[in-house]
Amino acid sequence: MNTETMHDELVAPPPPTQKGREQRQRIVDAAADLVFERGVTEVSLDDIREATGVSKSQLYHYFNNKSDLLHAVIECQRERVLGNHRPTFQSLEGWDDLMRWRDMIVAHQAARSCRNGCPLGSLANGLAELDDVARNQLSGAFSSWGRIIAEGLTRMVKSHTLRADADPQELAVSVLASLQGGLLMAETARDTRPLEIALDAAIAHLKSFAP
Amino acid sequence: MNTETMHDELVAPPPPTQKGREQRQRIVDAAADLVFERGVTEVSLDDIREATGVSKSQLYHYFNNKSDLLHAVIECQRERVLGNHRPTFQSLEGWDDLMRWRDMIVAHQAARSCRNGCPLGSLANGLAELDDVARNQLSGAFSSWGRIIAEGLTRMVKSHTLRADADPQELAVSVLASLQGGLLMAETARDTRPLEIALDAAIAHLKSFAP
DNA sequence: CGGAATGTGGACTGTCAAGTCCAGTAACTT
DNA sequence: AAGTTACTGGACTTGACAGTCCACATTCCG
Repeated sequence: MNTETMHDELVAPPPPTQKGREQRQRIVDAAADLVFERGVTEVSLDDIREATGVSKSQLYHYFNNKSDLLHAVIECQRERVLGNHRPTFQSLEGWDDLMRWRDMIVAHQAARSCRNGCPLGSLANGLAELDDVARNQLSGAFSSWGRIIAEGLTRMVKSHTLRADADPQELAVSVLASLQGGLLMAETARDTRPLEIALDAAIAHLKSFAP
Repeated sequence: MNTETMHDELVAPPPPTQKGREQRQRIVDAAADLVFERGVTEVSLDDIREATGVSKSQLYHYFNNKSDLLHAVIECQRERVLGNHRPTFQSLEGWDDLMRWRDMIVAHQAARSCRNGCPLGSLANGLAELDDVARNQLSGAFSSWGRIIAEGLTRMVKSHTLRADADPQELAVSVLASLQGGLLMAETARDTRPLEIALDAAIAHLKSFAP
């Protein structure tokens, strides 16, 4: 806890040079996988080292410390998750698209036997009270996610699939909350049923704004 | 990991005698508080020892090991949470009661500056992939919680505040999912707004089953 | 081609946590 | 009151993990 530690706040050393960036990315990717599978608190730097075949000092070469790396992991998961959902909502036309989205999520969880919930959700739960930088990152990630959903809903308003008095932003938040809650309950019960019910209810609520 | 460890599965030694039970309860209560405030993974036995003014061997006298104690903590939180929500749903008559319930939850989170989400939710997130006994306990706790809500909704069906085609069990799950998701997002954003939106949406969905 | 900057390996340290041990004290029983 | 059982204190062991250090390699550039 000397003054050196202050450097933690400098989010990361500027990107190194060339292939160093690839190495760094490989570390972040592997770390993201491990963290997702085992939970934030259950992954040690040695685990990451082992999974990437990289040595301890490399980790400290690319990252100031563990939370610095974790912040990179959050960014990584943010990109992954938003990347998964963006296509649906960028071309969202009608209810069929939403149902396909629902089915995709349910099938995805079923394929994992409901192991692990939402990558961002569990990070949020594990870090919100522990690391304020992480909390803000995750808060931002949820906002972006909500914005993506809201954009899709706005398109539905414009095409008169939703009434004009529907508030896309609020509806997006309610959908996201149902998804998060449904994922948590499905994970806990090891059963997709709660997730299905939650998503169906969220979509039914959207439908109540149909003209 | 010798054969001795097998005894972990025997949920706990039978209740000791008399005031030992009080001591045990005091430990569980303090542990539940700590775990709630800091998160499961951030509480050591020494922390609990210090908070209760009890010595190491006492902990191991009352509990086989840490997860054994954690299981007791889960039971404790289950009782606390269900105890908080049962009154509302046991005497649930109409929409006003539900709005009061919503306001109560929001006010409660606001009073804590949205620090910490649902005690059961964060336990679930932290332990689901780590401890199968805990996961089953928490799954049971969510089921009970859902049943309590469903009982209230059943009363609303009987009094024709809800239509007969409303499925109280499913609706209860959707309400619970919205609550969990809303709490998580509120905790992450340090803002009650997402929680309010999620609960309002859940109640609006219930209202769509009004006659 | 030579030397600075950048990147890499792995041994080492300090801390902290779970779980053990055993010696001691209170309480209960007849 | 004696002896058995129930409970208590805290020192100790073991292992894991974050973070440091320094010697070695590679690349880059005059």
